[in-house]
Amino acid sequence: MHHPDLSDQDYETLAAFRHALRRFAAFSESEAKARGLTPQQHQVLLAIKGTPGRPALSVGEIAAHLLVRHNSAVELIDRLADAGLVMRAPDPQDRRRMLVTLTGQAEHLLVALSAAHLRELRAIRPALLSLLRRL
Amino acid sequence: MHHPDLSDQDYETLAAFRHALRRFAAFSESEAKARGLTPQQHQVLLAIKGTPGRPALSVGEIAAHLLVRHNSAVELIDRLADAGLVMRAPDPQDRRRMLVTLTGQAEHLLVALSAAHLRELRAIRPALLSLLRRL
DNA sequence: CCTGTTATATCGTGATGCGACATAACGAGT
DNA sequence: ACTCGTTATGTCGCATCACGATATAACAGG
Repeated sequence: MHHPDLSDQDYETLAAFRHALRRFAAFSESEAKARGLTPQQHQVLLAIKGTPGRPALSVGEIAAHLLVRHNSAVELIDRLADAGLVMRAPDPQDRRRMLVTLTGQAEHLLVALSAAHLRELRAIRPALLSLLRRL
Repeated sequence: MHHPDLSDQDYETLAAFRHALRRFAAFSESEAKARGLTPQQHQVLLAIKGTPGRPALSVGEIAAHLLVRHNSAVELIDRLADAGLVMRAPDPQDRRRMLVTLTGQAEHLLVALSAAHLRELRAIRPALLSLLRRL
């Protein structure tokens, strides 16, 4: 299997792109932890809030959105429920499924978190666009 | 502390952006593991290769690039050295520092890995650009 | 030489996602 | 209505990985 030419520039761009992603992930983790959330717990809340026209997601849908196994999603949701950030209710249409909804407290957290993330993303957008252009 | 208005669109875009990043991370992890590397080991190799005009990086520089503590970098490098992918040599200018260089085997791995990553990034670039535009 | 600082290395620990397994509910076919 | 295969959620023990704490060695300035 032969691979096309890769210039030093290509490696440099790839490395810089990954570094930028890591910096964003570190920013996000710091913001989440400052509010008592693990990064993945934050992503659960965002996944629910960010699904348009749906007030709730099932455990499996959350797992699919986070790209984790369902049992990992269960544990995340357990801890969020303990913290009073989500509520579980059986889906009346399919009693196997548990629908997870945000509490008011979670909505509040998400306003602050999402505003901070939007600000950060707008700040780094030029750099990301420049890197993407270079690929 | 008051936060500016956030529309449902904002949350949707943020969630979609994070989902896209996770999908890329999953792709990258899959490619790395298929070649016997952990995702972080791949990032060590890429950091060295992607630093222009430098054939080697010190342990501390690698840690800074990966945003991990130096002791974590040491462990990553230990395993890469055991696998024959990097070599350590003390910096003659400063014998506290260990300079980490890639072996030919690592260079080979990186060609294939980086080509795959470039392909994937070019494939998802339109989606990423669209999401960034929406922020 | 001291002495404070920096760079790397070692070791034990805590968190997190996973595999394996279990239970319950659905639905198609008979 | 009953079986049977499938799907959804939940439980448990384990492996991995990054970290904090600590140790050692080498530098730099006085």
